[in-house]
Amino acid sequence: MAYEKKIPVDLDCPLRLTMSLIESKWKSCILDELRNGEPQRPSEIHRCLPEAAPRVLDIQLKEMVEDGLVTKTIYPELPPRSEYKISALGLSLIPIIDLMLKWGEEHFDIFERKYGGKCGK
Amino acid sequence: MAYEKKIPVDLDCPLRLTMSLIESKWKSCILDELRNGEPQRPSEIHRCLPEAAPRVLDIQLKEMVEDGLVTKTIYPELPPRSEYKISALGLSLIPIIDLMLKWGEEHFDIFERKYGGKCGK
DNA sequence: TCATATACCGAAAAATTATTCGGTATATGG
DNA sequence: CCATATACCGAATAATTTTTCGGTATATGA
Repeated sequence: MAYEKKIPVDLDCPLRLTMSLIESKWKSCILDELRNGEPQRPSEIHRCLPEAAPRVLDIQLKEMVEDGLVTKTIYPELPPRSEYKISALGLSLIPIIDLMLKWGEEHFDIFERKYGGKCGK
Repeated sequence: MAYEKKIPVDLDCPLRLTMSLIESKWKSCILDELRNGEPQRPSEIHRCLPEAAPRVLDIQLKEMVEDGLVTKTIYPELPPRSEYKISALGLSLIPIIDLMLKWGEEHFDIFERKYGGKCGK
C-alpha cells in the first residue's frame, strides 16, 4: 500500500467507498486516459498528464492496480517496459467520469467568471 | 475561503473542476443529505453525519456556499438559527452522486472481501 | 563517452485537509 | 444557578497527500 492511514476509511458508506477510489488528484484523469481500453506505457501516461508530478502518478497507478481498477503487465526486457490497462471494474466507473466531464464542461463558465482559469482559492 | 492554496487548481480540466467541488471528505454526503430540497439546520446535518468532525462540516458547508452548491439563510434570532438548502447548481450534481451511490452499493462486496468494513489502507 | 530514455523506488520536504480544543454569545429547562 | 443547546470561529496539532530530489539499472543514439 502506498499510503498508510490512521483514520479508517468508512467503506460502509457507498458514496465514500466510490469517492475513495477516485478522489486522489489524478486518478479520475488516469481513468479517462485509459478509457479506450488500449494498454499504455507509464511514460505515455506521464506525457498525457504533464502537470502531474511523475512520482504521484506512479503511486496512484499502483493504488489503482491494488484496487483492481487497472491491470499492469510487466515485460521482462531491458530497458524496462510495462503497460497499464483499464479493467472491467475500472470501465464500470467510466459513466461516472463521463457525467463529471459533462458537468464540468457545462458549468465551466460559472467558475471561470468566479475564480478565473486557475484558482488558489 | 476556508483553506488557502499555494498550488492552483486547474479549473480548465472539466474533470478536475467537478472533482474539486465534491472531493473533500464530507461534501458528497452533505449533498446527499440535502438532496430532497428541504432546508436543514447545521445541527441536523451534524447529527446525520456523526462521524464527521463538526468543525470540518462547518468549513465544508461554507465552501459549498461560496461555490454556489448550497444557500444559507441566517435568522437573526437568539439562540442563533440558520438553514442550509441545496441550490439548483447543487441539484445538478445529484445525478453524479446517484451514480456513485449506485456503484458503491453494487461493488460493496468486492471491497468488503478485500479490505473489510473499515480500512486503514 | 555521454546524454537520454526506460521504469521504479525511498526519503525528506512541502502543501493540503482534518481533528481537537477552547472560546464567543444567549435562551431554555431543571 | 447551572448544564445544555444553538451557531460559529481561531488556532494548534495531527494526518494525509503531493512534490521534489536523488538513486537503481541498462540500452540506444550522437
